[in-house]
Amino acid sequence: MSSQFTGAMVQRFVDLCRDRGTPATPQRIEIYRALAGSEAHPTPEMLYDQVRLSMPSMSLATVYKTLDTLVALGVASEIATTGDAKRYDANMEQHHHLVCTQCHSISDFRAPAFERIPLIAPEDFTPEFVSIRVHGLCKKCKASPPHS
Amino acid sequence: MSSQFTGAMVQRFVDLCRDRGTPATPQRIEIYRALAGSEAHPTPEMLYDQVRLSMPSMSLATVYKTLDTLVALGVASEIATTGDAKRYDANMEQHHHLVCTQCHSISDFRAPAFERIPLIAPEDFTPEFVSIRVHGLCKKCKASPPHS
DNA sequence: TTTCGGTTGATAAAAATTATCGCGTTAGAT
DNA sequence: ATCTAACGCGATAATTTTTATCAACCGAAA
Ligand SMILES: [Mn+2]
Ligand SMILES: [Mn+2]
Ligand SMILES: [Zn+2]
Ligand SMILES: [Zn+2]
Repeated sequence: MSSQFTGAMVQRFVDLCRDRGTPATPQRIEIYRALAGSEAHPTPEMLYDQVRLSMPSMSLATVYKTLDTLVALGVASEIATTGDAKRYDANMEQHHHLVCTQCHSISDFRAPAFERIPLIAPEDFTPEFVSIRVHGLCKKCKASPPHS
Repeated sequence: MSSQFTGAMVQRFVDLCRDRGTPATPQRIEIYRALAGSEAHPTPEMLYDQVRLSMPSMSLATVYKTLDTLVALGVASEIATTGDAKRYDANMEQHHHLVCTQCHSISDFRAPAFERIPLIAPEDFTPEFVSIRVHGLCKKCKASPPHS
């Protein structure tokens, strides 16, 4: 999400809140702005640190509660990871992820070859959507291998 | 992993331990057997409960430590989830997963269409492997929708 | 048999997440 | 304008999950 779009995303978020009757509080707006403005698929703690810069009274519990709200509203999703903290994504477009096996960074990835993955499943499973993740070494970790 | 193969997997595990100089202790064998014999991609807690049936002295800490060992040996892997506990898999063959959006069950899935997914990535990312997960409703949850 | 390094089980500690609750704000009713 | 009820917020406690610590134990090797 390049920052030039973040403002528009926030505006759409505020509009959606009005439509749904969910109060668009300053806290919710700032948390959503931080999430929408990040490409790191941040953890609650990371969002907490970011939001406190402009809103020092922010509580970590509010970050957790708001992230639940954002997911329920359909403007964010939780990402499956093997890490020790939850990670969120405000990019609701169909896309996939690059996951670094070394530093566990996650970045968006879209490729035509992945656009038309068939939505298949066994008889007794009702598929809804597919997510693909490409595991490997990110640019940074390729450049600086683990200090032996 | 149908149970008839579990014995063979355990045997290969013991052999591998000998090759690597890693003691194949009774605890490790029982934990590996429980994991290899499960199709549920169990959590440490689930494995702990299972192993205690035959080895009541088992400690939960040993389960955690052993799972780390199994992953390091390359005979198990941790699965990325959005859940609140780690989940493990002893199936090291290339395969993918069906993830129930309702009960969060995970089951193995192989399909020819997924066998030849290209290992692609942007220029600056070195891809190693791809994992695909199909999200949807499992058989059980399809049959019994959430009690309204 | 003695030694020694690694493993186990018990437990404490840490980290992450969720629950609780009083307060403040606000929308709506009077 | 005032009152009231509902809801969100921040503080904090509690819970859950995972990791660290450490003494006792075990088995291989001397
Ligand atoms: Mn993303
Ligand atoms: Mn599997
Ligand atoms: Zn990396
Ligand atoms: Zn299900």
